[in-house]
Amino acid sequence: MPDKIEENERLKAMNIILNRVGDKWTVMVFGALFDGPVRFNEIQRAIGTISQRMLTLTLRNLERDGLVIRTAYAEIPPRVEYQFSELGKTLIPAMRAIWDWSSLHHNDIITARMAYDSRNDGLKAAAE
Amino acid sequence: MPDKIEENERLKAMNIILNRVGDKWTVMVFGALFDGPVRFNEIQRAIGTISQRMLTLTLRNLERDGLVIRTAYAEIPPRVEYQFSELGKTLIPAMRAIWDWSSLHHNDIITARMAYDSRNDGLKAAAE
DNA sequence: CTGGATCCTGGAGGATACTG
DNA sequence: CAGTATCCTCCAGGATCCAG
Repeated sequence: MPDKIEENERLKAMNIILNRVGDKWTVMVFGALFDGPVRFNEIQRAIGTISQRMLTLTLRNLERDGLVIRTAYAEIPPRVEYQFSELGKTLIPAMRAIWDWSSLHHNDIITARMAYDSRNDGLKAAAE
Repeated sequence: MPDKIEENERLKAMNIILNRVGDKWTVMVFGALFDGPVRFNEIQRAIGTISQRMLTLTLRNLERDGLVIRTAYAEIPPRVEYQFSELGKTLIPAMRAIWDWSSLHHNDIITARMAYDSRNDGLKAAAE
C-alpha cells in the first residue's frame, strides 16, 4: 500500500463509480445489452425480475453517465433502443470478468455457504 | 444470445454472486485486503466511512461465502486478521479490472454526468 | 410501447451502549 | 480490540395508475 491517505482518497473517489458499476440492476442490464441494441421491453423480459420503474431509472442513470445511448424512433407505437456507447464498450471486458468469475465459481460459493451454515446450525443446536 | 430461457437462468443464478461481489462494502473491503492480512480496525480506518456494524456484517458474509479467512489470536487485547482465501484470490483479477476501469474512466463519467445535467437544466429552465 | 407520478413498505444501515 | 445487541431512520424499490 503506497500511502494510507492516498489509498483512502482512491477508495472514496471510486465510490461514485462503484455505485454505478457495482449496482445490481446495472450489471443485469449490461448483460442484456451484450448482443447489440435492445428495446425497453426486451430488456425487462430478459431480466425478468426488474420492475418497470427500476429499469427506467437504471437506464436513465446509465445514459447520464455516458455508458449507454438511448435512441427513440418517432413511430406509433413508440420504439426506443438502448445500446452501449463507446465509453460503455470499454467497460465490457471488466463486466465480462465478473460474469465469467461468477459462472465459474458460483458453485464454490454455494458450497462454502452451506458448509458455513451447517457449522453454524451445529453451534446453535449445541447451545440449546 | 444462445437461448432466451437459458440466458435468463444464467442471469438469475448470477444474482446471488452479484449481490455479494457487487456490494458496495464488499468492493471496499476487497480494496483494503489487497496487500495481505489486515486487522479489523485497520480495515475500518482504511475505508473511513464504514460503520462497525456494516464492517462486521460484510466480513461475516465474505467469510461465509468462502472468500475471506478470519484468524483470531488468543491474546490480550484480542487480535483478529482477515485475508483472502484461495477462492477469494481468484476473484482479485476481476475486481482489479473494475478498479482499474474506474480510476481510468472516472473523469469520463463525471464529465458525461455534468453534460447530461446541464442539458437537463437547460430544458427545465426553458420550461419555465 | 415507453415511460412519468404517487403511494407505501421492508430492510439497509447509522448511532449508541454494552461485553469478553 | 473486536465485536454483539438494540433502536430508529430513511430510502431503494415494488405496485399501481396515468399519459403521449
